[in-house]
Amino acid sequence: MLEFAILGLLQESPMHGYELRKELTAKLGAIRAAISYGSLYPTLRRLQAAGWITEAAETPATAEEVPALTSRRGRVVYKITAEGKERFAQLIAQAGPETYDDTGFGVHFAFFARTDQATRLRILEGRRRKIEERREGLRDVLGRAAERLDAYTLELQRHGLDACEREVRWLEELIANERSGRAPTVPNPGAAGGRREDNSPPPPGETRNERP
Amino acid sequence: MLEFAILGLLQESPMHGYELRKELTAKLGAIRAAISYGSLYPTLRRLQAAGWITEAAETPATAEEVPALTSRRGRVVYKITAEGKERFAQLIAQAGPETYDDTGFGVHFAFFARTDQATRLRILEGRRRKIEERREGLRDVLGRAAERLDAYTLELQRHGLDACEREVRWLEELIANERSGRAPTVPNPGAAGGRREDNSPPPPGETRNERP
DNA sequence: CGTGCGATGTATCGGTCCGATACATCGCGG
DNA sequence: CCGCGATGTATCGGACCGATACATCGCACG
Repeated sequence: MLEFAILGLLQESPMHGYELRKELTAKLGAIRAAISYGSLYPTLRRLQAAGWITEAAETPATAEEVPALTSRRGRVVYKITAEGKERFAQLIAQAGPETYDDTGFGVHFAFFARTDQATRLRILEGRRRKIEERREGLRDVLGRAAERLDAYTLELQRHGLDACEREVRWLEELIANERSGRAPTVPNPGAAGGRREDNSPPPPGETRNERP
Repeated sequence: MLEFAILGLLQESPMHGYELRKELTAKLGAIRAAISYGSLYPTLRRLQAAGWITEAAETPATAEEVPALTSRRGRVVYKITAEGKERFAQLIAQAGPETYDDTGFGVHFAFFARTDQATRLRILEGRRRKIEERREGLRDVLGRAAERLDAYTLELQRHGLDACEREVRWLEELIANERSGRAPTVPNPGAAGGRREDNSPPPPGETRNERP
């Protein structure tokens, strides 16, 4: 999961570890607390060993002649390689069952802008199926085994069931939206509605290697 | 976390591993998928080594004279010890910050029937604070950094923000409920509303070691 | 009658990720 | 001038997962 997220983020721009963590936290804030350095740094090492990222030189643009002053040692900047981009595309393509658990789905969803529509649809439907199963399990417990459980546990199940139903509805909207048309957000005029991304970094690509 | 849940469950009745996993899955179904045996068995070993649980004899009640037929080898039944109960009480008492993350809170909540009211309140408020912080973080991102993120990521944040707001409201109700009166469920006439648990296993205790 | 399959049941191994901890530098306010 | 919070890199032990292996039981189907 972390591997996927790092490769995804580094495609927008090269970064060093600390920065990476901040961006990761901002992008995935909705689904997980914060990436630990205890996972981040070893993973960076692993990705580098695999040849998917490389260390890049500091201060690439505006190469002024201010070299020796406060030499800025430390600050290892990482950059994704061509193999890394391939790896990322491959990880997107093989959306297995682990893609549908809470964390896995969230991370994949966060990079939907780099995922082709067919895969987006596949992931959304896989996730929906998984949540529907969880929902049925909770309904079973609340129905059949309700007497065996204390009131607090039942309340917890109810709250969980509610969250499941809500997520299924959310997914339904996203799926419908995805099928007809391409707008990412649900029809919600007012906030940041139909605006496309107007930022510079990558010419996104949107559809990657789709067959006609 | 697993340690806590196992000690909590074994207080209701002795069980073997497989059964334990099923009960765990039923009780915690709302918050996590299913406990892996890769965590369960090592943890059982650890708890046994610490003296908090022991192996118990098979078929304790209804000791018929059907011994040698299908000897039922395997099936290690575990039973909590007095030290184990102390340990559980101690784990409840020291509700630290890790008690407020998603999993930790859920597990603690599932055993609120064995937790005194003061601690219940403390945990609920700690959780609320944590969720409020997450909510503020998401609002910040959706407000200030919205242009930097693509529409899918924003949609994810919106969904997460919605879940936060909903959970805060849920916690508010539970806290209010906890403060005045003792009913575990929110005032919801209709389903399994005011019914107390009417089952046999443990004479619950409800308030454990509360000081007047 | 047998046989095969799904549920029950115990167990290990490698790998991912977390939480605590350590340490060093930079800029700024008191 | 000094301390403190933000920035920044790094390691270690431990918790938990997913895959895998293996053995038994009951029963349905041929």
